[in-house]
Parts: sequence; structure tokens; C-alpha cells
Amino acid sequence: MNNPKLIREKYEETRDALVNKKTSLALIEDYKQRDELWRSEGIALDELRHQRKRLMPKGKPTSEQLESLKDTSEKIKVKQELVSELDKECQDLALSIPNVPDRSAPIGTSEDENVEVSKWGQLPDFKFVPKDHETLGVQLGMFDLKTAAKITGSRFVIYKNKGAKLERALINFMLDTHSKAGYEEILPPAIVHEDSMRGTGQLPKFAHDSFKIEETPYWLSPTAEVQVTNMERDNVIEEENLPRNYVAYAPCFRKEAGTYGKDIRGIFRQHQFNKVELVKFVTPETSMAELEKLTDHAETILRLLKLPYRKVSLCTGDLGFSAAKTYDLEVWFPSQEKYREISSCSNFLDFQARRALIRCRRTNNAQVEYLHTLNGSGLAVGRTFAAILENYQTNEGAIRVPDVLKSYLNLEIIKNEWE
RNA sequence: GGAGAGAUACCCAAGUGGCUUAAGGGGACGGUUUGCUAAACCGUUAGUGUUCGAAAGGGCAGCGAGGGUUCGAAUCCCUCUCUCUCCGCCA
Repeated sequence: MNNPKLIREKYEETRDALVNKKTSLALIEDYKQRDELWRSEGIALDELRHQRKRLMPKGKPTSEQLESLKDTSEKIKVKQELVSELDKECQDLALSIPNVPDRSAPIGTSEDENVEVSKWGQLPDFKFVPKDHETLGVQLGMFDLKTAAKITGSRFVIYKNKGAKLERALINFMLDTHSKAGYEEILPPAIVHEDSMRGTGQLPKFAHDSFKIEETPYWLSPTAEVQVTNMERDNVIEEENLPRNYVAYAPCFRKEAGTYGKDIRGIFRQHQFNKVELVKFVTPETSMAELEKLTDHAETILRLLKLPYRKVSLCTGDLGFSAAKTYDLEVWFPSQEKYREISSCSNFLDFQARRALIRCRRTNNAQVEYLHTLNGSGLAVGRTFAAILENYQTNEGAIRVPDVLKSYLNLEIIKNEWE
């Protein structure tokens, strides 16, 4: 949720920034109008209540007093209903207005206008036509999509043998690396309450992206961002305890509605995938610097794995609903001759904190204010798996094990057992 | 799944319709006294949300959550959530 004062006091500026993020103008105008009405009616209601308090005698009221009390209470009741309705309308509208993009986010309408910030690594120079990760993985018996489709459905995968071990090694490697960098390790529930989904902005607008568990208020979490950010929901954190840095592994579940026909090869886009997530709670003045740090920590994984990647700054039209600024990390996929997203690192400013009521208390004056939240994938494990297969393949169709994973796997190379 | 007991402020806790502006205690913080510490005594302690205000400072909400009854609800009624104890089942 945005600070309501932004729309009240800096209306033109905020409106234009939101329109850059493809927000409907009607929605913004409607909200502004409702908000004004809600405030003026709210003031009237408070005054009536104040009046009733003054009229209230200490003991039993006389019949005369009773008359005016009844009268006031009746007015309060009517006004209360109006204000409650306006309040709900404002809340609903406010919840569907996205975060205002930061000034540093490039203005644009689609991912084509994202701006490349940096590039790292040497693209592999194969002396043969590189295979895609599905071909490699299936040949090497590392995963099985057909059987997964039988037991569950499409866009699910069974990791097997060396594949299962590689997936597990990657999770451990990522957790270990981030732990050493000072992140506190979390292993959260995979299922979350709808209140948590609302806190981080997945609800109400993006209900169609996640799986709801029937007849319960529970959802399969689409990202550990939900669990970890909501750990501090309704809390006030002392400034001296900031920043709080967490790293969490969790399976993630997404409907991927509207992606039929996209990325149908392999394990790139799945309904269930593993992800290691970084989450930070920080003071407002440090959040932009913390975004740089967080992104660098995610990049560290790619550099240690020696996977070529680039970093792009998302343009306003491509920014996620809750984000004010986002860097995507894109790893090189030789079979597609493209960089593809493997991590998304965002600064939400106080947008999530305001929804989820996460605040900090300043050390010097004990003032309470909303803090800033950030998160980023560090990294999406399945996509890292796929990128390793493609970038580390040999002309015999084997996979060289990246140096940093050798101790996790006790292997130099992954190849067919019978060779 | 069954039975019972709870939820009040930082903690403990009183409170069965108006005298509650939520008692009392602990802790914390500030002060007096003091060579220092402790004790004693005095004082402060409702965080938060929201709104009005340039500010100082007001108003309103709030006793697990949401509804209801009433002129008036921590208190009465309904629904829900969570915690604890016991039984059953279970990795």
C-alpha cells in the first residue's frame, strides 16, 4: 500500500509515476475522490462521538438526557455505516494500486525497454551445437517430466539420481554461501495464510497466480518472500536490530496461467520449483544501498558458479506490483542464445511494510515509522540447474561439475552410467 | 477428531451494563537522598492506528478478531482465531 499522503499531497507527480507503471487513471482518480470523502465523513463521525461522550452522565440518565443520547446515537449509527462503507472502498482501491516506481527506474512500457546495467563472464564457445537442458537432463537420467506428468500433471518434474543430488547440492551451496555473508537461515512452512499473501501484495490482485487450498484460508506460497516478510508482520523492530537479513529455502508454487506454450521445454517454467530467497528489513534511508548489496549477494552465486549473466534494471512498465525498483539477473542459455531471468531483486520501500504493519523504532527519539523491505532470489534453483547443464555440457553430452559444487557432489563430471 | 480452560497494556493481574478517564502489583525509565552501589521515597509508563494542526497540542478508535443487543459494552449474545490441559489418531 502506498502512503495515502502521496496521493493527497503530491497528486500530479504520483499519478504520472503510476501511469508509467500502467495503472489505470480512473482507478487513481476514483481512489483520490473516495479518500477525500472518507476523511470528511470520518471527521464528522468523530465529532458526533465526541459529542456523545460529553453528553454521557455519570449515573443513570434522566429521561430528557436519554432523548438527546438516543438522538445522537442514531446519528452516529447512520454515519458509522457510511464511513465503514467508504473505508472499505478506499481500502479495496488502495490495495489494488501498485507501488510508485522509484525515479531511478527507467521509464518504459515493456521488458524490451529494460536497461542493461552490467554483464559478467565469458559466453561458452562450443565447438559443437549445444543441446538444450531438457535433452541433456533426460539423456543423463537427471529428471523425468513424463512420469511427473503422469503422477501430477504438466509443468511438474521428478528429479532423479545425479539430478536429485545436483538440485540438493545447489540448495545447500546457496544457503551456505548466503549464511556466510551474514544472512540468518530460515526453513519456513510452504503453506501460508491469506493474510500473509495480502501483506506482501499477492492478494487481492493476483489470486489467479497462486494455488488456493480449498475450504481453508491457506495458499501454497508462490515465493518465500511471503513467509519471511510476514514473519515480522505487526511488529516494531528496534533500529539497532536493523538491518535484519534472512535467507530462506522453500518450494514455490505458481499457476503460470497465461503462459501456455511458453517455455514448454524442460524445467524452466514449473508449477512447483525450489528457490532460495534473500529478504532484508532495513531503515528507509539505507534501502537503496541495501538493494545494491542484496543484488550483489545474488550475483555472487552466479560468479561462484561461473555462469555468464547480465544485470538489467526493470523499466516502469515491467516492474512488479509491489516493487519500486528491481534488478533482474539473467543467466546465459546457450541453446536459446539468450539471457533468461534467474533472479529478481527488488526494493519495496515501505509498500509492503505499510500493508503488513512492519515498523522500526528509532534509537535517538523512540519514534516509530514504517521500515523498508527488500528481497531477491538467490537464486531460482531449477533455473540454475538448467543453466549449469547447458553451460557446462561437453561434446559427449556429459556435464562438467562447477568447481564450487565438486565438494557437495563428490563428482568431477556427470555422465551416463554405462559409459 | 472429542472434552475442558483461557486470551485485558512491556509482564502479572482486578474488573457481571453507567461511579473505568481499565484498579493494583512487577519491571522499566526519570528524580530526591547518597563517597559508590543498594534500599527507601516521589514521579512517569497505552504501545499503536487514524485524523485535525505549521507546531505546540487536540479528537476518535482500541480489553484476541469480526458481528449483534443497548441511549451506553472489557462486561450480555452470536461466529471465528489462537494458546494451554486431557483423550483419540498419527510421521
